[in-house]
Amino acid sequence: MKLLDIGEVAARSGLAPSALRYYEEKGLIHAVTRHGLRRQYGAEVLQQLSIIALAKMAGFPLEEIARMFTPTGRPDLPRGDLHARAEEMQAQARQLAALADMVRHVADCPEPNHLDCEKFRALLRMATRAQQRASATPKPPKRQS
Amino acid sequence: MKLLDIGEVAARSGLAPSALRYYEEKGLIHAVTRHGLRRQYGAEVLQQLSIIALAKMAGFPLEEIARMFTPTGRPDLPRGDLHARAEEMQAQARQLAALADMVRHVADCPEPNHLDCEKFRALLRMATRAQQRASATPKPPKRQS
DNA sequence: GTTTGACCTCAAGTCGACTTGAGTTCGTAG
DNA sequence: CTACGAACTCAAGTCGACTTGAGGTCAAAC
Repeated sequence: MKLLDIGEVAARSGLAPSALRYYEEKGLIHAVTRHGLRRQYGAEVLQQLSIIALAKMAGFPLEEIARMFTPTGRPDLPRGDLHARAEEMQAQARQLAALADMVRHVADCPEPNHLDCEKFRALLRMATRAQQRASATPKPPKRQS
Repeated sequence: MKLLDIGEVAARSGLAPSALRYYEEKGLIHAVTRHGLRRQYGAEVLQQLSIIALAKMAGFPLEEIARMFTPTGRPDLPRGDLHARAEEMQAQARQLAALADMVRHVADCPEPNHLDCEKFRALLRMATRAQQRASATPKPPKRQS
């Protein structure tokens, strides 16, 4: 089995060596051995890093990603959590798109002073309500492992 | 003109008093006067805070939001920046929705071991490429003021 | 045999948006 | 008149995901 040293893994994965050491410290990846002081990684680490990249894109924190692998490094994805996260992402995507439309309207509004635009004022009321709701829920709804 | 003290503003806006002081420190809002040591805010601060909330939702950093007001506190929104931000938000929303679909697929995949699923492997290749592109562009594309 | 360059460890720093804590000052209700 | 409670200032802490820097190790190329 071919072993990769950290620079090689960094180059292939697009991550910095310091990031790889950090992931190791957090238990996301493991070197199979050392050559002197140097970490030697097995080829499977690249696949693990892809999964990690994907999970990061999906917004999972590293701590949670660490639990997506068995102690032997095999991926073991929490389907329930993924499903929940997918729903959240979709909701967030919708919100973001809606907000983008509003911002676009504000940008394109011909009124020299935005406060003279009724839609803008309605938007502000919405923003205030959103803020109040956010502060009323200091705890983000959490996924269970 | 009725003056509001910080607790009143906090209650109406849904922000903590400490956040309001922080905003003041960063130049986003200003108390019109002091009553002893206590800040006294004019009613217009509530509207300013709505605008700030909106801009935060749209992803603008506070530093940039600070420049969205004239020295007198009147909103003066950078239409060009808003337009650019709206495009970015829309793009991000699309990406997020696409990613949500992929995550949902992974969650629903019947294959006991995800690595046996061809779609999943394709997804991993995509994740790697995305990671590499991200590292190739350490500087985020920036808006000019 | 020595230099080089990649790697190592460990502690500390960074960023943004606040929060927290300690110690202090006031206006107002009783 | 005094006690209460709401505000005040300023420094330091928090969170997550890394990066940076100082000082040390070591295998391989010359």
